[in-house]
Amino acid sequence: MRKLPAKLASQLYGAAELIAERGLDGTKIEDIAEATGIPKATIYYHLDGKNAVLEFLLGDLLDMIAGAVGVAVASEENARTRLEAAVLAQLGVMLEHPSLCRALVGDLGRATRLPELATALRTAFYEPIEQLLADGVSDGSLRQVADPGAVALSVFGAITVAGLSAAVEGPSADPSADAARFSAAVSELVLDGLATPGCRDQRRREPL
Amino acid sequence: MRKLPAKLASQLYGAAELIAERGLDGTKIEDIAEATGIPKATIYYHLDGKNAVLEFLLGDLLDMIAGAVGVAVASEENARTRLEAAVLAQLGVMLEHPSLCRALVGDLGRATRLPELATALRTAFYEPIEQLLADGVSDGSLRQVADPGAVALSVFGAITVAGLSAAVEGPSADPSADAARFSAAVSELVLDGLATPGCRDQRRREPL
DNA sequence: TCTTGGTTTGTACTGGGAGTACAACATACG
DNA sequence: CGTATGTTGTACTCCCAGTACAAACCAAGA
Repeated sequence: MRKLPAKLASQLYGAAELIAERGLDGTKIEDIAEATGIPKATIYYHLDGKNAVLEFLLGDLLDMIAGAVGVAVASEENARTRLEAAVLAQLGVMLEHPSLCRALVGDLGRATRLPELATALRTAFYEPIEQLLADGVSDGSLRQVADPGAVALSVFGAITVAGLSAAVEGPSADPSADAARFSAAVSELVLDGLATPGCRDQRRREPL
Repeated sequence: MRKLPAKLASQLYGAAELIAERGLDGTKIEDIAEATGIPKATIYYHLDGKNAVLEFLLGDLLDMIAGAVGVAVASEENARTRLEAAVLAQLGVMLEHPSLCRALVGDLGRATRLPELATALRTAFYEPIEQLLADGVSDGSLRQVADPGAVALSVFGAITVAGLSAAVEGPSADPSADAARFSAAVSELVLDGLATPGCRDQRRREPL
């Protein structure tokens, strides 16, 4: 059941939009069958039911994110720069696959209740951030904060919510441009904060 | 149907834990009936089904948050200070009602698909932040950023994810202490950012 | 070619649970 | 008392996930 022939896998993506739109509950297996062209009996031959469909789709999304973020994080730069790269990478993948993201928000509850997905979620989203913040303290490119765990969580939230809601707004004409835009905003927030500085001059201050 | 007698309303809260635990799908109406002591027929007499139960519970949570944040935001302080107060207020309510929060994450999809809740969600969580950021630019207590919408979204994400995941970790012995802790972390991030400063001395820097 | 073992698919069935119908009963208020 | 409004048990209906199964189908050997 874990092997799922490539052809079927690709067909299954046809169900993403549907699930994103109506949620998994609002989607009958028959609908999925029709949308993907895979007959119900075949679906059940390979998969353990509806949840498994979601699990497959989201598992893929999470792998892509974990992968992209992994590369971004692996460079030789200092942690601050790698953090910016990670933000961009995560948002890039998310905006590239808006309907998977919508499916994820829509069925977050189910997702977190599927053990395999829950850990995938954690490793894709949260852990790289946590690591990066720790690295930053070591290499001096990021501040030491009082409660690293809570801050990492917030950073994770800042990035992810931006991505999710961008995805929910419907697909854009130019995902990678959007990703760059959002990523700039998130990095600006996460790195510089919002308080008026007094000094703090090493970063841009657009005329408008 | 919108009136729902006070007694029943209070009994209904008995279902929150259940729904938080298993998700709305995993919870049969009969279970809710048993947990709350309200017989199924009575539930259906007042409410339009399962979704309405969730709608009622979450609507209440959202009202509480909107209320608390509303007071926090209404003070005479500058926007930066009010932002800190808003963060504390939101986290305070969330940690006070962990099972409602868990129900919210768990059935986020459904919640966003219930039109009434979707807007309540927006007004409770997002709009106050957005307003505050704008105020801060006017009164000079917060920086002007390149993309205020995207930044507001991220701030919203930073706060909310911190609160939700604190709630998911299970209820704490002292919610308001936790709220203070998380709120400090979130404010630190949102106001000061993580980049190492060079200057920026008007804020605490704990020895460790 | 025939055999064997995995896939693919249609069709029919089962079971569980949401929601409904309704009748009997309670309570209140005129 | 009588009418209206809530309360509750019981007995349905209906929808849909999941299962069973048998009939094709499609290799790949021998």
